[in-house]
Amino acid sequence: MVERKLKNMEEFAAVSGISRPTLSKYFNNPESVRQTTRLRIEDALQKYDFRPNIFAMNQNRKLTKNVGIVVPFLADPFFTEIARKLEQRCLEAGFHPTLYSAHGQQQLENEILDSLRSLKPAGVLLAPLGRASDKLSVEKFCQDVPTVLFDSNIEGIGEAFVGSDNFSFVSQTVDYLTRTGEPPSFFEMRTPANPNANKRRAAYEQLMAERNLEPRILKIEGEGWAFEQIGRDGALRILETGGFPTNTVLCSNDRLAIGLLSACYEKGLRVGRGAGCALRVASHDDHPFSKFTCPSLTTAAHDYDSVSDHAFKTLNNLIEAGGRFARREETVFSARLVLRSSA
Amino acid sequence: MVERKLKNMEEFAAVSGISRPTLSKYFNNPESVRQTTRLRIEDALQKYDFRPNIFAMNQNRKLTKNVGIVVPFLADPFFTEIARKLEQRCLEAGFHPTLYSAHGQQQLENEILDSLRSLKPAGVLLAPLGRASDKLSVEKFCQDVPTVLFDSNIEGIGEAFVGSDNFSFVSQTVDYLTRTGEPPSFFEMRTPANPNANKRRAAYEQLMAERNLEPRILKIEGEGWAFEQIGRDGALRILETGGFPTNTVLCSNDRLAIGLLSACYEKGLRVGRGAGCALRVASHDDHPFSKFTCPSLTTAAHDYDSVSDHAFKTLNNLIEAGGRFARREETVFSARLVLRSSA
DNA sequence: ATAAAAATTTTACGCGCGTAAAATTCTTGC
DNA sequence: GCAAGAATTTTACGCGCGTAAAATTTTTAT
Repeated sequence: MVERKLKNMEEFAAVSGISRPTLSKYFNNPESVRQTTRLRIEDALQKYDFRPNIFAMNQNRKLTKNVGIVVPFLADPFFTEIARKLEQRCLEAGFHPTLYSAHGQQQLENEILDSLRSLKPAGVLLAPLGRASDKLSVEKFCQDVPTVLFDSNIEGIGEAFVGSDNFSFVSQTVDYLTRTGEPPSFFEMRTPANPNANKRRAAYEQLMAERNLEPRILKIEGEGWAFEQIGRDGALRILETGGFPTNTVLCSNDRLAIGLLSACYEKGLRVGRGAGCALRVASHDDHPFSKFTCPSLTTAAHDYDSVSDHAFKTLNNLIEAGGRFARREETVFSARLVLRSSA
Repeated sequence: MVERKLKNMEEFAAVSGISRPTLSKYFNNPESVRQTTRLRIEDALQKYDFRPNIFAMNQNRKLTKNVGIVVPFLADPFFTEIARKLEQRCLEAGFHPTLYSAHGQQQLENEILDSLRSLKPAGVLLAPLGRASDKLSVEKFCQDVPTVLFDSNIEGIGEAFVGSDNFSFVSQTVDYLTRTGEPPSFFEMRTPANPNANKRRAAYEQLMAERNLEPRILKIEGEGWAFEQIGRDGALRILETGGFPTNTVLCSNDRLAIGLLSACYEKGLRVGRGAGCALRVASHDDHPFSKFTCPSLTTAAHDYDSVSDHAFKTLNNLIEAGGRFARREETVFSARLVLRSSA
């Protein structure tokens, strides 16, 4: 790395003694050139400071190495965590991931998809907003760009969906809770942001019915993605107007549960499964912070690794298949029950 | 929007009746063309579906509209939150922000800066890893790309720094705690990831000295960015070996405090300022979750809005000044004490 | 050793847009 | 209505690289 910064591939061709078209091939795919020339090129790259101009590269390539990762709400550590894993897989595979968050806003989601389109990405991993998504825009996008949906499914849109099996989440928590104590009531938002919430409620209803138990659904008010605040406010209202109908509460997701726990703490209601506890609380997701709540949260955990692995692999297959699958793939992974102190 | 998708600016020039160079000027800066032609262009944009090729645009422009936002650890909601605000400011000003996280790894930080360089960004907002940063790489980067550091300062590197006044954080918490009870001991990591932590410890020592009080610093073990876990483990060890030396603990940051609170809860140690409480706990940052801890956390809050506003404005000024300031600017904002239940 | 196959080099053009310079048209103030 | 000034159009070239086709070299297999 003694020489000056080289201006373009032409100059690098001159000093390295390799023709420009071969260099072009190499930068497009290092394995597409003969091993000996590859080594010559990589030797030269050590000696000379050259990186191809990324804009010129992408200008006429039909397929870039860009991959978009879009999540609905990055301030939710669940998405930060899964985005991190996806990003890592992309990097390992030689793609250029770019992370976007819709921050809960439909307009932003549309704008992200719009600008992603002009980046000519090889593929996109999209966790849509869900209820707030502009379905037509998303659908149109997926027709233009090879897209794998994750976390939140929209029927028929995208070439594949990878997520979690909501029924297995609720089945494991309901099973555990009913086996070890009073059957739970179900704590959720009246108008959830996300279709997973609806599936979880449906699962709860079905599972209670199978057990000949009366389902009790506590629908709390609130809009948006500030789930902790909504859960807290909802729980405070319940506690101030007679309390919970059961001594066991199952929350639709961990972030609501975090809010609920904070309300219980404030009201002096002791949560846990031990003696002296007034309430058992369980939940779903295994949010990165649920280990540190007071008490620590019993929850059904996403298989983060499997979801992110499989989502990326699916996208990779999709790209190699030319952007289309013969038929839409749907893969969901089961939850794993994590017993902690709250129930 | 009835017509077909136009292939390039040439075609759009043909159908709109505007010359291509004028269109080029318009897309570069809509205000640089006459009002009447601007309206004609925007009318045509309604009728025809055309967006300039972003790669071709950036290829020869010395200055793109790209802005990089780099944070050290996106899974920390503090950074997610401030990144969101920065992103929003950039979008409002017509820039194209891209968010990157080093995920706590030096190598990743270097790779991010490397690939950012080839995106020819107009400017970069960089919150460096801190101790783990490869200072030489960061410095070299800042020489090539107009960069404003935020959150974590590296002396002399970048054209400006915008952050929080660590002394004001500690001064307010120490002042409050000593005024209302026993002086605090200081709970921190032995080898903090971030220079802010060192400044906070120094402030604590100075403030205690000014009051003729004995500083008590509890240094806990642990590497990396899993602060909650580190705080929890450290607190558990302390609780299992004699307990805290004072009935008041000031944590270096909220994430450590979250871990500490979870340890206290588990050990049955009641935290708060009321009667029957064994420990008061306060902290710094006003982490987005500190409102929902049990008990809710008394903390010194970052002025998120001012920091993000001013960081963006500084970058904007820097860009308009051609990428260099006559002298490096440093701006820090004071904390605001947020009294909650933990102290 | 030799022919066939594979990889590389040479040559040449195109991508979509930035941008400079000169010619033309439009706006503005008087 | 007119001249000066401003904006636009015309013309033309360049950016850095992708890529196609033909010529050449290298490798592989017989």
